[in-house]
Amino acid sequence: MARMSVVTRFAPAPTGRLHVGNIRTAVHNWLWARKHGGRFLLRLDDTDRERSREEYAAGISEDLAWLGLAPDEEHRQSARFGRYEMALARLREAGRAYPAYETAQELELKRKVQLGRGMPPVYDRAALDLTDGDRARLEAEGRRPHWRFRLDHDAPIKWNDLIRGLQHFDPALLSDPVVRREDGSWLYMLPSCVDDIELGVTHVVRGEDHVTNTALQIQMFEALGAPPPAFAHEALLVGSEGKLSKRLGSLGVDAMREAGIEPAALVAKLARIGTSLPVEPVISAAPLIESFDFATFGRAPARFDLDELAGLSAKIVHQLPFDAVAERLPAGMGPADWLAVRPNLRKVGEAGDWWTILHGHVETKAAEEDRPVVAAAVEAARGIDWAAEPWRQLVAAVKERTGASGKSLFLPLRRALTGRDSGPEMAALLPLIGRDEAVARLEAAL
RNA sequence: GGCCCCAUCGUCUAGCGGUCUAGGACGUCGCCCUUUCACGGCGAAAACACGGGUUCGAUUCCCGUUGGGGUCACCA
Repeated sequence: MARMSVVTRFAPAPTGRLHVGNIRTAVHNWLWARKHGGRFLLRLDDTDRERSREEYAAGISEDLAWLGLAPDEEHRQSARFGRYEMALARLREAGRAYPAYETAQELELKRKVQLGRGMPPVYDRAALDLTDGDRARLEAEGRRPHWRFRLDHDAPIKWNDLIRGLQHFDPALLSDPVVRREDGSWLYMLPSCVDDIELGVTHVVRGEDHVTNTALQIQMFEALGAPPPAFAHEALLVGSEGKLSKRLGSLGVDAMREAGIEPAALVAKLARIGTSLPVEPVISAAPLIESFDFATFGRAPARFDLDELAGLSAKIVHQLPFDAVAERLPAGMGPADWLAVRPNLRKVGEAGDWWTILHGHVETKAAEEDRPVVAAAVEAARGIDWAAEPWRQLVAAVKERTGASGKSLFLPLRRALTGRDSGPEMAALLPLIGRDEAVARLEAAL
């Protein structure tokens, strides 16, 4: 029998743009599916009509595409309400769902009292004691019920988490989750289970903020007559200051894209951060897919540092071939220009500056003390064979005429020729600037 | 407060009783290359939270303390 193929899913709520935490689980789900030749699903958890917005749904797809994490299928919970309705009906028949009439305020008060007494704020199941008469009376008063899933307090919950190992939960310490609001809208818990079952999800990879949800959902899967999928809960990311930062939460992909971060850098970083594998500046996802392994995941929160990401991104830029960046370069910039300039870039966008330095017009004024060197360069430039390592010849000639060397030799020439104090190797730049323009720039600097 | 995780260089981590004078990666520093800067190459410095046990022997096992993270919603 063929091995059951892997199906993973990324299930964001379209209530905002993707951010680092989100993307990390998306990357891991994607890597796991790719590694096993399975499918990676995008499921929009848009049961919350108030907050879900179409523009965010579009933004999420856009962000995933930019990162190269194309989903194999897309689903929306808003299109599946009928399925949830059926599942709830089955749960009711099985005695695993019951109506409750407390208001949000009443529940809030109960929790406060419990907390005040040092008790865990678990729902007291008062609604379970309601008689038919009670319910009829409440309904007559105009109250509508919300629905809770009834946990089986006698069935200890356990699963073998791919990252956290054996997990045990006592259902008596958990509240029966509300699955449907009194207005008929759905909460996350049940739809997620139904979808995972019906879409054939085999591995649920998500943050550890979901561990107790998993405990609840495992009973839900069983109540629905389906074997639960495998679970992997990864430790969350924290900001570089150590605390879980709000800033991290708002670090959106769109912002990073605008900041010039390479998508490959983000994927490489997020694939490996918090694992025992080194974060490497890889251009292709292939090595990330091949090495992906839940066993390498640490269980402590890892720090995400934007500066580190920027450094990784720079290293990736240094490796990017011309074809990979051509459409982001100024029109007319060719492979030779890119290769000459690439090692000095932190972002692809900076190539534009060098493009104008290479082929535009540069005019500088040499400092008084630099003039002899520049003057010597003007003379020397005329006698140079520009077809053969002109920079080496130029430097040698100027050195011979002026006696200058090292920095006092190089800096004046770099300034006169490029208008900058630093940049790519002059030996690579000079041939691209060309003889006539180089001479013009040197003369202009005098 | 209850429950669940976690605690090794600045950061991410390896380590699953002696092999640890604790390994790797990022960063940092130094050197080399380039007759400048950057890029690249090489090398160095840098850590077992604390207190009790268990043991012939603890980074490794147990307990506690401290610290960090998560969760306990009619959010997802």
